[in-house]
Amino acid sequence: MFAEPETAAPAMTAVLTAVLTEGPLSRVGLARRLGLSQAAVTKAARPLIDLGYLQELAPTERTGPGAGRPASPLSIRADREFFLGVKITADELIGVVCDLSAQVRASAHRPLTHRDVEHVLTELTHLTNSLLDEGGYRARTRRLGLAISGDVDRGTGLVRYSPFLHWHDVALRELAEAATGLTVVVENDVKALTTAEHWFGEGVGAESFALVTVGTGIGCGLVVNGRLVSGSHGVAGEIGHIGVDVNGPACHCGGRGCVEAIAGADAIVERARRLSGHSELTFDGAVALARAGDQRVGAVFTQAGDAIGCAIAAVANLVGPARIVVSGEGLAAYDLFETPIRTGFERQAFGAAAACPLSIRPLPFEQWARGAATVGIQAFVAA
Amino acid sequence: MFAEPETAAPAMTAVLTAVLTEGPLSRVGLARRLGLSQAAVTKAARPLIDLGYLQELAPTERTGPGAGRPASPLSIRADREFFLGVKITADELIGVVCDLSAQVRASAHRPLTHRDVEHVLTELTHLTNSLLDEGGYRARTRRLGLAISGDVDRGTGLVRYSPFLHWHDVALRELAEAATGLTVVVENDVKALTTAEHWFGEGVGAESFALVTVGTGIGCGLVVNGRLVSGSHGVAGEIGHIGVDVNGPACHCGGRGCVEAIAGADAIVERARRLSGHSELTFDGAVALARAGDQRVGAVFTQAGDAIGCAIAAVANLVGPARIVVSGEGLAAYDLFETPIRTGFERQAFGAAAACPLSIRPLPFEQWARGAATVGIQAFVAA
DNA sequence: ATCAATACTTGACGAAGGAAATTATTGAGC
DNA sequence: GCTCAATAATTTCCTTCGTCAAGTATTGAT
Repeated sequence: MFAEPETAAPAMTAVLTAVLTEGPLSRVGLARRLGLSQAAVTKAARPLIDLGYLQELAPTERTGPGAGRPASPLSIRADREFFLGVKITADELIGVVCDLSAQVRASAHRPLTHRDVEHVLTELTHLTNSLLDEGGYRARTRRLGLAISGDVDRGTGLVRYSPFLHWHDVALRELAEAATGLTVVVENDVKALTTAEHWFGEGVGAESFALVTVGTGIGCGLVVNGRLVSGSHGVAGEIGHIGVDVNGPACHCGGRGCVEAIAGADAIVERARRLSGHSELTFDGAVALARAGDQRVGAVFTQAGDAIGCAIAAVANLVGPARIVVSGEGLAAYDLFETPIRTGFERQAFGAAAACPLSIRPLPFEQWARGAATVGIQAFVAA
Repeated sequence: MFAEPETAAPAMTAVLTAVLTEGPLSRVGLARRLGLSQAAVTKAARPLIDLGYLQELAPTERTGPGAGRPASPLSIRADREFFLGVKITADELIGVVCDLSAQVRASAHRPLTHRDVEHVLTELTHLTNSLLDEGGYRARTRRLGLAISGDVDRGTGLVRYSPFLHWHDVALRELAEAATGLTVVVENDVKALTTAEHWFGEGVGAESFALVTVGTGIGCGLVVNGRLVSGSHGVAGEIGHIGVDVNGPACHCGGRGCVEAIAGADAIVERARRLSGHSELTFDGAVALARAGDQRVGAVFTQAGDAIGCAIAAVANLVGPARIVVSGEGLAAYDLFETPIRTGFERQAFGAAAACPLSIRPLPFEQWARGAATVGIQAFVAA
């Protein structure tokens, strides 16, 4: 975790993680939360303070009978280290600088003209250099997190397959480390975003948590028993190919009535074109028509939202997450989606699962890059 | 864990669990598998041998260049302790005696004439007494596991709600301990069966694993990252209410096209009656008709199996288990189900998830009781 | 017999965290 | 201001647990 190449005591990692994700906490509060003795927390906290990761806040005021010594909450020193996060899409790199508490300090992006690995690495290096130099972050930057869609092995930093970039078995971590000189972590983009929400967003404190992204495709990240779900065959969170209509349209995956074949951006555009008669219609055009009150195109969005809600209910029924966040670039039109998503969810969520809170909100694209940085923070803290 | 009320060293639990579930292993093999030093295994194994839980097998023969000292594999002494397991259904108690390695040593059952708690406890006491006394197991029996369908809090032994028995908030553990004099563990029946398959069946060694039961209802137990999934709201594994057909039949849960509304025993009987014209048809009668070649009734089973396969694919897509076992009393007719389940699964399983091995086989009813005993074994070993 | 290879054991050591006493700091009551 | 109860943080001592490194055990090959 720390400057010196020592192994951090488990309690130190636990204390740092708890303060990082759950905000300022007194030593006694930490002890309760972590199931440790007060002594253990005191011992773990001192080196963290000495190293500049934690600081003591002003003692809190107490009330009640007898009062007692006020607590000195420990809080993170967010500017102790910085982390870069870059989301790699098919046509753009989006990069951010985050502090230890995952606050975005700077951001930038660069268009991609090709999809070959060399070009991406060149642009990546330009992006990271400009981010590091402009804010003077270079000396205190500890990790570069890369988020990319597709099948990624976080442990080895290997991109097994990335459909949008047409990459197969690219050793992205090694290549990016050589190109940028930074220590790199690579993760699937949805998992990275899920991690960010779990540590710093709405999933904080939840033992289990799900994030659903709606966009070109439909994805899902899962945290169960406090741990990210990865899947034995490298497959997990493929909510987009859950079948919600046995008589529905065929999907490119070979399935029938997949959520993505009903609610994916391409599927929506195609159906909107067919129903409206505008053969040139774009996604945004379909949104505009629906907002303008076009019944047939509106129904396309309603059905799409319902299908998504159904699939989210399947997640809730199966793993029972404490809460679910629905987001993604597709939610730019979330005014059209929100109600049908909730309708579909509430219809298919069984029993207590229907009580699972659903947050439906678009996340700015920058958040994906922040997710990448968060993976770097995790890797650093857990190291 | 052991006779004396001491806390067992973590390594002792790990070693005992590994030998229990993965069969005879040498100390060196255990050290590799558990990530411990050889010394730690030696130290953990000795008291386990002294206490009679483990025994050394005859040294294995070695081959290859240089040979070396032969390993002395450690194996479980299965008859060191015994465990009772009882599955509680609406009209019957099924009980078994298992040894430490979950082999069934004896079994018995008793019909239930009422569903009230007192009657069940009386019959349970008779059942456990006869099982314990007939085989002379009483002195060496450590736990009684109870498996019951519905919402159960394993930690407190509270049955929050059991639909078949119409129980609400029954403190079953306390009551059963008072009635039988045994230490009791209570678990949901599907979770108990899942646990049994995870420790002693096809799920051994799998980091993630799913079990699907087909019967009156359709249930699912999940193991992810080596741990049973419980769900934040007490809901998990409710595969039966995943919607696979937005235009399908209404389900009693309020959903539409739920798996259970298509493939539950009641739904199948009802549709078979309607399509065949036999208004008195039973489930077994429908099976007979389908086997005899009745196209319409056969189609009911085909559609039911397809829906189940679809839902299983949803599980595979979402959590990516290493393998899936499909079982349950409904699979008495598994010759009618197997092919459509596989068809539905293969169509909707995405990418590598389609490679997830599916074991479709009926499990004898006794296995549910064995599952209950397995929960007792786990509780004992982990204590 | 000697050697390399592998399995297992032993004893010294150190890391990590707990228990309980101690110190620190507050408000309330006098 | 002083004392007391209450709560927070620290300190000291101790136990537990597992590693390290060295040594013992047992085999086949030469």
